[in-house]
Amino acid sequence: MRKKEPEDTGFDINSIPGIAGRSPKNSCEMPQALINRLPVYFRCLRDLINRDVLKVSSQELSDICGVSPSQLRQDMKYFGGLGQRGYGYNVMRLYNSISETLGVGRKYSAVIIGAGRLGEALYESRLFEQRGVWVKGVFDVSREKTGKEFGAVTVRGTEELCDFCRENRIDIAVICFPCLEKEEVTGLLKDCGVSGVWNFSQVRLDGEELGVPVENICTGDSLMMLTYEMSVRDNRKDENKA
Amino acid sequence: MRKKEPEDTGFDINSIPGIAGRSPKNSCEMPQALINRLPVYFRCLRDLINRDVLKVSSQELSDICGVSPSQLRQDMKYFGGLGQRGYGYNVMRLYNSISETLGVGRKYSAVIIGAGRLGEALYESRLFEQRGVWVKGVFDVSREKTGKEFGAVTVRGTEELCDFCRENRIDIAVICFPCLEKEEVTGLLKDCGVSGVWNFSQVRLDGEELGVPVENICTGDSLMMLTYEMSVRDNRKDENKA
DNA sequence: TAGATTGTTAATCGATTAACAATC
DNA sequence: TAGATTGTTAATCGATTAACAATC
Repeated sequence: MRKKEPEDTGFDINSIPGIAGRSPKNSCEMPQALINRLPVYFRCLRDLINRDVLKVSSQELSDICGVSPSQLRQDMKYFGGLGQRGYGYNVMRLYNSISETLGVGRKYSAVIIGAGRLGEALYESRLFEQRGVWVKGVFDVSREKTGKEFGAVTVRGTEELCDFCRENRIDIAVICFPCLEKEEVTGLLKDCGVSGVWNFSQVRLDGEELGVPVENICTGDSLMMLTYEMSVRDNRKDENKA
Repeated sequence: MRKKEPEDTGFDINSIPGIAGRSPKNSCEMPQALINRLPVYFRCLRDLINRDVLKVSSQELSDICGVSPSQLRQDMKYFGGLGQRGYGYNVMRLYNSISETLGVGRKYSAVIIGAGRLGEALYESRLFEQRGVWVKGVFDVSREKTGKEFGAVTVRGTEELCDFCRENRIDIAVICFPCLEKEEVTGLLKDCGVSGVWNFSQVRLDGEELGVPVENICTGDSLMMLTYEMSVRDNRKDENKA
């Protein structure tokens, strides 16, 4: 995990003039904390555009996004001087820059696997189109579900999944069936050639193991964070009574 | 935001013997980073219990949870000496301690508002019961949905929501309808007396504004993080080609 | 006892904040 | 020009890691 062993070389590269400071690491590498904030900036800037706002100051935008003005300006550095001193930021240019970083506009394609209530709710939501992702197919293991019409697509059996993904160059598999073992997913996706997995099942998937990026939607963890906060407040009340 | 203004008092409280170090802040106050890991520990320990594992070392548990052994031991301090040197941790005691902190066992009650596909999917999932939350009612604005049977409960109209919550001392409101303005939620929950909100709608809610803890499920943000990671890898590939 | 593993300290790393000079 | 607001530096804060003494 460590990047530098302070004792194992006799000199410090930063002490050499001309090398020091030129590229402290890779100047393009964004800190993880900023990456986690990108979707928030994306959402808030989109709202500003919908309200026809053309310019925004770090103070205003930071209020909307729930970060400090200082932090916002620190973050915006990575999008290359889109601000103007004395004026603020051009909303549209900032939005475009952040969208590009997030891969909106790359037109990724997806299939939903699992045609239950969750799969249907997702299919009908605006989630995908708003973010430049195109759902090209829906699949299910169950014979009862296959053939069913889902908006513009027909639910197919999972035995067709691999061929469909390869023929249509599908990028993302959305896991919407209640799976019990992660091997179920590994088996299903083997040979499909997708380059990303969006996982709504109860089993946490590991991107390292699958070899492609994975995002897990951990609703259970979220519910626990809620009961934690509620419990902290309840404990405080109990203490005040005693 | 700042906790301390270094220049505005003439002395440093930590320099006074007997006060310094006794309670650096509140010794019970857990760091935020640890709080965010609690649901992970909860889930992993539950899995160990289901597999009848009785003891676990910091090395083993940290592997399972995806943290470093050092970090895990640092975290476990807050649960008060549940480890034994040369042996490890008692799985059940650790699980109980973390569960209690998370508020499992407080038996919170909830209502689901919105009887669409998402609401139905949530109602039928094991999410709530596994975490000690009891769903006592389902509500919807639509006349078409009210009266429908949802497992053991009947869908009620939202006009009954407030009375129901008060009569049944409901703790949590689960927002499952596609709302466009946060005022819709504020209006609906006013006078319901719930002490927590679990929000699946597209509009982000703010706990400060509502006066109770809120957890937002931001599926859109998650999808953006996935396309970000995919895009980073695609960019790398493109560079290698060029 | 000897081996194993925790609890704890100090060092390091990364993220945030404050402040102000640069400049539109 | 004068006022406003960014870009950037240095200080601070909080989280993580390494290492080892304490002890089961």
